[in-house]
Amino acid sequence: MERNRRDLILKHIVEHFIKTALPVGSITLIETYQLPFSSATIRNEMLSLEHDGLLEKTHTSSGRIPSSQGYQYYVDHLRSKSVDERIKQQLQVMLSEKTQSVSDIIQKSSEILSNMTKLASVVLGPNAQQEKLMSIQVTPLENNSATAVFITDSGYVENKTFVLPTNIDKDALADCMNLINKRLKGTPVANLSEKMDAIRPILEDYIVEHDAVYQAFAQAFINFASERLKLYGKDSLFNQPEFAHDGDKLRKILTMLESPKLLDEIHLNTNNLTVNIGNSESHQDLSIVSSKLKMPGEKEGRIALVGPTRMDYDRALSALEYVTSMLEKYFEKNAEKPVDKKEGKQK
Amino acid sequence: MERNRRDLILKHIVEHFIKTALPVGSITLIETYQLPFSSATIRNEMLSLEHDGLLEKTHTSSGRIPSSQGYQYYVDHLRSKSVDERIKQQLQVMLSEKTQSVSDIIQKSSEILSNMTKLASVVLGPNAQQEKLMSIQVTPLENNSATAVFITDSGYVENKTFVLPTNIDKDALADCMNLINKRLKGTPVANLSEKMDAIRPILEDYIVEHDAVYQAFAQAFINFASERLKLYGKDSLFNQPEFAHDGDKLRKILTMLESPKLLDEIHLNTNNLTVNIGNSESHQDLSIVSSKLKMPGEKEGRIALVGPTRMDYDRALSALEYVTSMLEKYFEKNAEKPVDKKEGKQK
DNA sequence: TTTAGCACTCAATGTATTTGAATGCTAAAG
DNA sequence: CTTTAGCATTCAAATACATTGAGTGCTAAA
Repeated sequence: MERNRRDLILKHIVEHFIKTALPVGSITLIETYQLPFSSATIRNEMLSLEHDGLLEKTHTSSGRIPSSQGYQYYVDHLRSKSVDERIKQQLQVMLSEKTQSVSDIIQKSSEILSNMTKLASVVLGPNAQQEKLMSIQVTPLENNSATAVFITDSGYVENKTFVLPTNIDKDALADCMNLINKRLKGTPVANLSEKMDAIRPILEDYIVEHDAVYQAFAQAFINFASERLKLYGKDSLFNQPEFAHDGDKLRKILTMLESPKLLDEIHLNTNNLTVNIGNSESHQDLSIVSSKLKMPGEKEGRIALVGPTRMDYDRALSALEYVTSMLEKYFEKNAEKPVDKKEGKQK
Repeated sequence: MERNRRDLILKHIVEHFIKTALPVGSITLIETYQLPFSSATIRNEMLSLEHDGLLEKTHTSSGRIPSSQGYQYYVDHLRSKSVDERIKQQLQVMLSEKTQSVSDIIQKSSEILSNMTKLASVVLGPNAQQEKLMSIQVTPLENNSATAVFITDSGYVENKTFVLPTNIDKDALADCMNLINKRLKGTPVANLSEKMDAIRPILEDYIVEHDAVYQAFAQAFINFASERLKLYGKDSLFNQPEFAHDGDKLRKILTMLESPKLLDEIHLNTNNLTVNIGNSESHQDLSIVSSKLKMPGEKEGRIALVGPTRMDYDRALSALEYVTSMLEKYFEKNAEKPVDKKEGKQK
């Protein structure tokens, strides 16, 4: 019973603070939650919780607010794990649509998450490095330029438009591309840069001023290597009350969201489900909740929800957990069907 | 002399207010600009300027701030039209790089503009409707899906990944695509949707479950029709002092920037250079400075700078004017070279 | 026409004062 | 030994009030 009361009080404090953003006092607590203890008892417990580093005070005679550790304890032991029915519904409706690509589905899931939690949602696609190049196509345009399109095995498309040497022979270009395609098809993106040297002689044979083409390819390969990150629902954060009158803080957070540090932070997590409560130097006042997502073809990505330290962890975690598990189930189910894995043409 | 003094005072007021964001008073004015008039004279002029609707007061005994009309008059008659040397330099360096595509150049120009003016920069590409489809390519991927890539004559790439019917014949798909390519090549994007009906029979002939492919194409064509808009340097706005302590306003502006109303606003302008000072209902406290940009191939786009009503119009306009005129010169110069316009292959 | 002078206005700033939700501690009750 | 009532105490936030100072408009003289 003892331990129970302690936990109960902590739980109420965390949840009340999450709702109101105001320090919680002993009397408020017993009144709003009809607790069968006196304010003095609550105060005693609070004192003890503070000693253990789970609660904090903003000033000597203020109510208590949860510390990072307090949130962590809440997340680990106290939260209710209830999933909002609306999320279940929305996800189900979305998944019932046919012929959606994997990236369509993930994007829409992320938008649902962001909408329902009022947090920013970050999708970290599988590292492009692991993917294999499926095809390179060069299409000549007007104005002596051309567009090169690169596609990986999971349907990621990178393109680069460049200026063609004026004296180029379009047939030669096509032949050349066929050759290069054969040479590069199946190469992991990570190794593309190395293989550039092998391409050069081919280009030289077919195209006099081959440098422009070479440069364009090199540039495209660099783009490939960069992270594949998508950010949704950044605007949701605007509605968080903490930022209403503090433009400075909002500004910091928004720039944070664009910064690569955030990426690193999410990257570091390899666990299934992690909670990163605003204590790291890179993100003061910012918490990151992220979950691993197994995608078709042995690929792995992460979906993360980012918001103020005072976020509704129960809601966010439950939603995230539910969505990723449903997606994985969906991917598995749809992976049973495929007939040809690598057999190629089937006539 | 009379008119001159009036203008001089207005110019100083506008420029001083742009710098300080504080209402400007008569004494401040003579002191900081060493004007050879007494404060009373200034006050008389101010009164007259206020009567004419060029100045405003925040309260009965406050200094003056420019009204929308005041800004407009300043922009039309008073600004110095001086171009920051750093912009000239940066643009020159950027343009001296070789083998850049048109969109690369415009993107980099826009970033330079945003950096130098500390305003958000919006690029409105030429309306996709005018462009012609150059090529459709479908690349089968693993996991029985495929990616369709669509390229227009100016190198704009749209792609859509979709789930393939499991029983599809890849050779048939390739043949089918060849046919469709021949049929659609050169079609203006605006007419693609109509032509979908003509495609359907072809698909039916080659692919049993053709609906998935049909849907994917339809979706891609819809995407084509949507605006081609790019936003750069949104973060620059954070550094504007007006928003430092007013999160609410910043929030409004950021959402505004994502909203389609802004687009319409820019769209409406067909003039070479237009200034839209925060008076329209759609953007209170927001000004838009935009310029037409002639691009290669008879295409037309617009570049706009968006910021608070109290922005440095001289700086913004001068920079924008300079950049667009330099870009047009650059495009013209590089358009002389091309040998083949429509002759096709040259062996 | 311009300017000096003056009474007046009002946001912004500073200074007490009050209020009230909280605390910790002590001593009595369970 | 745990819980609670009671009480002095703390401190942010609210309220009220006075002061300041940059500004104005107006009038009358230069």
